[in-house]
Amino acid sequence: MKPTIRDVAQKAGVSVGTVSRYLNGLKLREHNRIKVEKAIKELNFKENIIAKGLKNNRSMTIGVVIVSLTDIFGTSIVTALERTVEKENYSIILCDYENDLDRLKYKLQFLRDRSVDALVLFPSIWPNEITESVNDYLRDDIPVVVIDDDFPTLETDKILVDNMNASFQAVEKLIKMGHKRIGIINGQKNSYTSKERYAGYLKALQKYQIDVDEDIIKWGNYSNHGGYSAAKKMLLSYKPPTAIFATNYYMTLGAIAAVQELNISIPRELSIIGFDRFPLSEVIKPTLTLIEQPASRMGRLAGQIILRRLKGDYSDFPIHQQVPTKLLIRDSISSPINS
Amino acid sequence: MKPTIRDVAQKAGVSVGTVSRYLNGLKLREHNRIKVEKAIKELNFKENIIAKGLKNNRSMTIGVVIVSLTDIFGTSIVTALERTVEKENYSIILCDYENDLDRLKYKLQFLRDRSVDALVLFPSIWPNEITESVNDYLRDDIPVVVIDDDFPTLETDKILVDNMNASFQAVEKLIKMGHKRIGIINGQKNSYTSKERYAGYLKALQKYQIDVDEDIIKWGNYSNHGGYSAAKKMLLSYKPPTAIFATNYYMTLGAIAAVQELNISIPRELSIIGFDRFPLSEVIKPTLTLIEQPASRMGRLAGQIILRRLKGDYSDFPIHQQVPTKLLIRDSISSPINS
DNA sequence: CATTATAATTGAACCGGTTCAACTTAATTT
DNA sequence: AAATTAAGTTGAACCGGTTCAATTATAATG
Repeated sequence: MKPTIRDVAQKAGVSVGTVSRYLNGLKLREHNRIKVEKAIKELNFKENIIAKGLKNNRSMTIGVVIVSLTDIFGTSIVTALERTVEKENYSIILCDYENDLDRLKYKLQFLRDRSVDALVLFPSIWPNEITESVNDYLRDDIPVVVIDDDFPTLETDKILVDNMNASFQAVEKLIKMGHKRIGIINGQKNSYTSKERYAGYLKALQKYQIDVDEDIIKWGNYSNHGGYSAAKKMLLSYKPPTAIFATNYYMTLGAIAAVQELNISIPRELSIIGFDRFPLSEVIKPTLTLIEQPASRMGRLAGQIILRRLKGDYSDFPIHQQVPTKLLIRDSISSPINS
Repeated sequence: MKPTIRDVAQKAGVSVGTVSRYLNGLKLREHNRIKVEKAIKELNFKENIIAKGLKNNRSMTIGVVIVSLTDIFGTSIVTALERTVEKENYSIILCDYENDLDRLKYKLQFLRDRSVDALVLFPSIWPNEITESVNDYLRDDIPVVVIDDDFPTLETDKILVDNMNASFQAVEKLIKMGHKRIGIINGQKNSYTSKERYAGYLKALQKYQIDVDEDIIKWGNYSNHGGYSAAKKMLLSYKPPTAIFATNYYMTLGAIAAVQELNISIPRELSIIGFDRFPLSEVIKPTLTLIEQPASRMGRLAGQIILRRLKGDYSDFPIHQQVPTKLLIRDSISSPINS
């Protein structure tokens, strides 16, 4: 049905090899080039990516494993990533695993079975077993880029957010506004980003010689509900914080829900700083102060690294690129009442 | 490097044909089956989906064309769709086009070049030229499922939301609460969903014999900014509405932004009903009354239809399945002051 | 102009599966 | 037990590209 390279060759009166050369951008003799181009146009020939992939063992797809499609940080990165790799004709197979490790394992296998040419991972806390699956990719020389996680046992390219500084800046800002009792809602205790963000918090307190109080340090599991209950516990304690710093998107939403429910006024009674810029953050009142991660830039970087690796360029391997964040100061913070 | 079907055949002492039969679930003689299974396990053989696809002209991928990855309605559908088709080993290539028609056209071509086995579309207003591209798929017997749009010129399966009723219910609810001056923020004037939602609005007004006032009927282009400026115009007019109905996610956000900015109190001074359930809708205060579209169900349905078509079952073609919406009544509506 | 160097072309073999006509083996009938 | 029927097996050819050793055309050199 569809014309093949052989049809083109016949129509143009050249060999399949010549047509193949043309398609791959190699030089043809002028008169052959013209004939081939004419034949391609006349037959409306389109090359078959699958057939192509069979021989040179390329699927022209990149597997992306993301936690959830509803996480704005992740999807923003994926959008930019896609824009970058589509230029070289790669497409993205997007998988979310919703923190279900069985599903994650299944998906890693699934992508491998489909011979993706590269892998981009948004990890959370992954057990050894999973790390081992990822290692299988590396053993087959399939480039892997890890987004914002450490994975010391895997030698991959990484794009890291400067979490420590991000956190430090947010907390320092609150301190400079006069807050002395600043609560933090962290993710899982053993996740890389969580530890970094927590470290930044501690660093800021230390610098300004503020005591650390375990009562206002909560671990919210990076989930909506975790943020909600952490905030609620803090705010209902006998000595509530005057400011809260929530360290990801979901927990920020959860914390706001708790605050709303308790009818606490922001920023008069409580200052709040969140994580990740999301559309509504500018719409709700008061507008939220938050840390913006450079998602588009990260996606673009990831794409560029992958394209380079896929061309065989490992000259700068492994890249551990750190990107800065930005503290967007808006209306949800102010000096505490008693200061 | 990787073992092929030939390696398995050799190790098992049977022909490639026999191994192929095994892999495709056909019957083998007991002793052969055992030998083949053993060889597969010992060699850790995995079949090559690409090679398979070359012969039977299948890529095992489904192209999904969505407006934006940040639209919660779309991504929820895609999530459910993916869960459904992954069971039969299909994966999804997700493309967003951000209302850029050139990009959309490019993406439709891109997916075709990759020989996707099926196509799922989230249309908006598409010119003929694009419809023509979609028609190319149909001509090649590639199943196409259209989500929530009409496309009368294309004979495809469709999953439609009962937009008219959704809208009718929302407006009726407001009327029953005593509102007589209800503004609506519609999408593009010529989009299918927009027209349906508008029709539901008119129907409700008509039923309760409320005059239609063009001043509080706005066309907000389904965009954040459109919703914002539409709301602002209405609310600043000399005779503002007592209730506003925004007919999609983005415009709902925009409208809220406008309301917040004008310091109008919800629901005391203004009742508001939005579209699409999103995480923050329960968090912001007051909680938003809105119309929830059954995204997961729609995704599942789309997946099921596609799987059926891919198996060659066209017995119920074309399906035009209509799904109901749900009006989630929460705190953003109340009776108007003057009633 | 013959010779050499260079560039482009050719086409069979290959990538890893599927398919199917021809064949072998097992099961059933007579 | 032979004949018939049914079930499984075989392996070459094929899917639509790429590759490369051999070949031919062109350009450069003496």
